Amino acid sequence: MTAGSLSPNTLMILKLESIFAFADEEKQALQNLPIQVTTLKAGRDIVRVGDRPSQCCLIHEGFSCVYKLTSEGKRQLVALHVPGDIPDLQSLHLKTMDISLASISPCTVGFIQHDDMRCVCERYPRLTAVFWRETLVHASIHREWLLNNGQREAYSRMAHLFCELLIRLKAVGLGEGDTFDLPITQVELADAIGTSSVHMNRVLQALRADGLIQTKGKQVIVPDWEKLKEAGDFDPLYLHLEEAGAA
Amino acid sequence: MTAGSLSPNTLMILKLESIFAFADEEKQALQNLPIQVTTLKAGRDIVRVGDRPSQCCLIHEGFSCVYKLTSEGKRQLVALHVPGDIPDLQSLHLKTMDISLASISPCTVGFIQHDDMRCVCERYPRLTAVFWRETLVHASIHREWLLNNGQREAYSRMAHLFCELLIRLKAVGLGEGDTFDLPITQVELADAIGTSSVHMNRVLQALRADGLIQTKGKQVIVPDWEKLKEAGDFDPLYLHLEEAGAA
DNA sequence: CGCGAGTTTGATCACCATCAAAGCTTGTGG
DNA sequence: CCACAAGCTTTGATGGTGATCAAACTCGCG
Repeated sequence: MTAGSLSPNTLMILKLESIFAFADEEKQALQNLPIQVTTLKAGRDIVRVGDRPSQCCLIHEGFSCVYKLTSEGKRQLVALHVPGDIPDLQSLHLKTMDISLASISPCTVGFIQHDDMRCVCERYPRLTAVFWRETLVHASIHREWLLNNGQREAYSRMAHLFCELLIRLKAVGLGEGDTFDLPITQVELADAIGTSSVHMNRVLQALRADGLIQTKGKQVIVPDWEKLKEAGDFDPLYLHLEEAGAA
Repeated sequence: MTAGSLSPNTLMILKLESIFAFADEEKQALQNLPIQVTTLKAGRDIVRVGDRPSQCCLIHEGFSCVYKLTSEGKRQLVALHVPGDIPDLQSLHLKTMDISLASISPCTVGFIQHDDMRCVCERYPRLTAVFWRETLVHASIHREWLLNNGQREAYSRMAHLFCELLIRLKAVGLGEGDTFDLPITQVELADAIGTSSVHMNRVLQALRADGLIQTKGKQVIVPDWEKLKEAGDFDPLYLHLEEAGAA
């Protein structure tokens, strides 16, 4: 199931559709949004702290992350994105970026001009609600990460993150059964979880030893979903995937 | 400067005005929003995980927090609110609450029906943008907390939080010069920062010993703003307080 | 085949959690 | 107005999770 052949906003629409019943013309309007497509190597900044972009970014293929740095140079990933996400939709209303956005794996991304977004929202107010909701779900994920990184130990945190990624990937049709691709280094996982990369390595070994995950190259296999869920103290409520559509 | 005599949405409007130039009728519409006012003792839940509220909450006086629990009962505060904040504006589009909202100090709060919010937003689309922006700023604060709690040590984290609170309170006209009221226990600060309360106590002693803060009962005094800022590695950009209004 | 990025391992140490108990404050009722 | 109780703050001691440093190993890739 590669996304190569699809239009760059297909997955976004797919995802939004699962929680919202579009009218035909609303869907048309989304599909007709002018999008400038680009491919990126891994590890490239897309937007940086302090920038004032005039467009926002749509992940079509690959993984990206949002990160922040302390003045000492320590890095925290504050979000991970899967295809279908719009990582910097916030830039529509917050002029100057408080975060940096970067590709984690090779990516194909689409850029949508803010002006075009505003036009669509103006003409179809229900789309405003859908996009607003998208940013609210990201905020909800931030909150869960705060709980995760603040109150669970590294082993559990990592289990939790695997759960989240599996669910989010399956929600956009990526990941087969109990398997998904995760083209991300241990250093990046460590930065997301808030541990050192050395410790992250040991945590991953422990998770493998306990049979919670298996890895084959960039692939992650979850042999026992219930066990992983329990280890990660995972409840998918915060992803808001199964709610009735917003009015 | 007590807020007792003011209408319950005054501070909210004040805050929004500082980043957005309302038209007269827009401001009128906000001022005419029906609000049901209530007073609360400290430590009361306002909304709980799993609820499906039909209204949202506006803090008029006092402090509130958003928290989440692990299944082991560990608590993480994921947000603190000052007067003028709308802590659960998200409930307008995310039906079931992924968080609990509680008063930290005695509070007076106002409740606005979702339906009324939707009416106002429908009639004045620019207000939609303002409210949307409000939720985006809260998300930005979440991200900074992720960085703070994940990459700084407790001493620095706490300094950072003091900086944030001073700025946010001054933005709504609370706090005189270098002083502000902070009716919150060390246990709650610990839950926000992600440390034990014992360690929080020692951190506060260290901050006092180093002259970064003084405390008199519930009052916090910041004798040397620059030093506190440096200790907390604080940059107010993420609060988005000084931007040109959203179009 | 060799380079560089990423992973793995070992050893030491610091920050902070945890447990336990004693002082302190604040509000409430007698 | 005082006394008591409950919640909050403070202190001490011990131990664990995870940071840090250093170096070897693996693997994909040009």
